[in-house]
Amino acid sequence: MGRQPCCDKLGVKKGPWTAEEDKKLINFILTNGQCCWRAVPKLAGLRRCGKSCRLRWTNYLRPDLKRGLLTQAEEQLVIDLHARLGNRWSKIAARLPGRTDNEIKNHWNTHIKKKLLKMGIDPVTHEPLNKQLSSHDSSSPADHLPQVDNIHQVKENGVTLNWEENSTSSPAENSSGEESLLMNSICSDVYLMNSMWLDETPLMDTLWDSTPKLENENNGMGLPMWEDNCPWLLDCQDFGIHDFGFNCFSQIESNALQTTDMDRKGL
DNA sequence: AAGGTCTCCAACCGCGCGCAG
DNA sequence: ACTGCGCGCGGTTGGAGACCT
Repeated sequence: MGRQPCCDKLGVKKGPWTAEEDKKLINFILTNGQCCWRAVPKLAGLRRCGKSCRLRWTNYLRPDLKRGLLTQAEEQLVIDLHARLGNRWSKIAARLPGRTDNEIKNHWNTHIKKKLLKMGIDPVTHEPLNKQLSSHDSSSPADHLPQVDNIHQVKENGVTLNWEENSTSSPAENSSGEESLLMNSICSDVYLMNSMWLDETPLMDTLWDSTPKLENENNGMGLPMWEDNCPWLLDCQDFGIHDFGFNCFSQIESNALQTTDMDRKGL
C-alpha cells in the first residue's frame, strides 16, 4: 500500500502565503499553541495542508526568528558546523538561535558555497581543492571531518576554541584579513562559541518548543510576554500588528517601523 | 528602454523515522 | 511484527527582483 498524501490534494491551496492566511495561522497558534499540524488548517480555517502550515510557521512566522543576512560570525559558525555535520541543516540551525534550517541551507547554497569555492575550498569536503585533486577521493563529508585527536583546544575567556592539527597555526595566527575578522567575531561571541562546542540546545530554541504560555500573570491579557525576546512581532506590520489586538506594543511598533524602514532603505 | 540572464529565497516534494494501535 | 499516521528533514523548484547587455 502506497503512502497517503499528507493532505487532500483537492481544494488545498499552494504557493505564496497571503497576509490574511498568515494572520489566521498566527492567531490560531497564539490561541492554541503548536498542536497537531494536520488539524491546524481545518481548525484555523485555512485551505492549506498541515505541512505547509508548519513550514510557514517555522520558517517565517515563528516568533524567535531573526531576519536579514547571516552575520559573519554566524556564517563562520555555519561553515564550521557543516564541516562537522555535513548537510544536516536542522542540526546546524539548532546551533544558530533565530535561524531556520531552510534559511541556512539557502544561505549556504547561494553565498557560502561560492565563497568557499572562491577561496579554493571544496564546500562538500572542506578540503583545499588542489589537495583533493591529488588525493584519492572518498565518499561522505563525514570522512573528511577532522579527527578528534587532531583538534587542538585552547580556553579563552572560559570558551574552548578548537582548530585542526593540519592547520599551520592557531586560529588567530592562521587567519588574516576577512578570515581573521570572522574568527575574532566568533571568539568574542561567547554565546555562539558555547552553543557551537557544547552539546546544548541554545536558549532561544527552547523558548518556542512548546505551547506558548498563555496564562501570564504579568500582563493579565492571556498573552505571552514577548516584548523582550520576540522582535518578530515588529515585522507584523505587513498585516498590521493591531489586527492581533496587540495595541500594547505601540511603542515597540513605532521603533520597529523605523527599523524596518531603515532596512528597506538598505541602511 | 527592453529583453535576457542571474540571484535569491519561499515554498513544495518525497522520503525516513518514531510512535501508537 | 506489522501497518498507518504524523512530523521533520533535506533536496529541489519556481517566481520575483536585481543586474547586465
